[in-house]
Amino acid sequence: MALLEAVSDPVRWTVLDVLSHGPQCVCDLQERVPVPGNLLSYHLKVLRTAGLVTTSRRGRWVDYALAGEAHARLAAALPGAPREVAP
Amino acid sequence: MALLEAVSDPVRWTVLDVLSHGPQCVCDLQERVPVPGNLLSYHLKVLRTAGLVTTSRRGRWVDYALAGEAHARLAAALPGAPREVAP
DNA sequence: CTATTGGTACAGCCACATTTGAAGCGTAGG
DNA sequence: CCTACGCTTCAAATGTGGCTGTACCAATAG
Repeated sequence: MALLEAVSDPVRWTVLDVLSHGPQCVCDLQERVPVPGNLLSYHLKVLRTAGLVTTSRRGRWVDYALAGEAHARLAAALPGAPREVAP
Repeated sequence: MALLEAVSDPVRWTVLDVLSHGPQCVCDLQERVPVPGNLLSYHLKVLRTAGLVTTSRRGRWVDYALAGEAHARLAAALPGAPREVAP
């Protein structure tokens, strides 16, 4: 629900797509996602809040990576997806 | 892309989810999706434009059904989904 | 034919997300 | 310490999408 909202934005979609190829620091993401740094940071925060990406600081840099269950959770969030019945 | 935008709205998501259980006329959809008629029609138009649903008139009523490839196209629209490489 | 019901289309308002610009934090190095 | 760099966050301006109300079209019933 909120997941799909997070993904439906073009910037965030691109970020996730890039991250699906492997972790990246923000500076690398900047080269592949053509938006100002602070804007990118904002969208990264949205993705972080949605639990779709994880971060780790490495010296001065911050690495972003796709959360492990990201793709599965997105697929499950699609309408008509098989409901989880057994908790 | 525009697909995910269409699905990320709660009303449209619910509509698609209901339709995934089988076709419905608008009057039936109204009972399951608690929004004014106008609004429902508006969202149905968005889904129609996105090619996610199909319509057929039956007397006074209009039946909406999930487009056949709807789920597949949505899954393919997720970031990190396998790209179609061979055109 | 008219009346009624089901559904659609259009125009305007408003809220919310997005964007911008500037300031703030944390870390590395001189 | 002080500066530079990487990144984040805040506050205010902007815009786009969704909602409401109204008018409109299509088809059946009487």
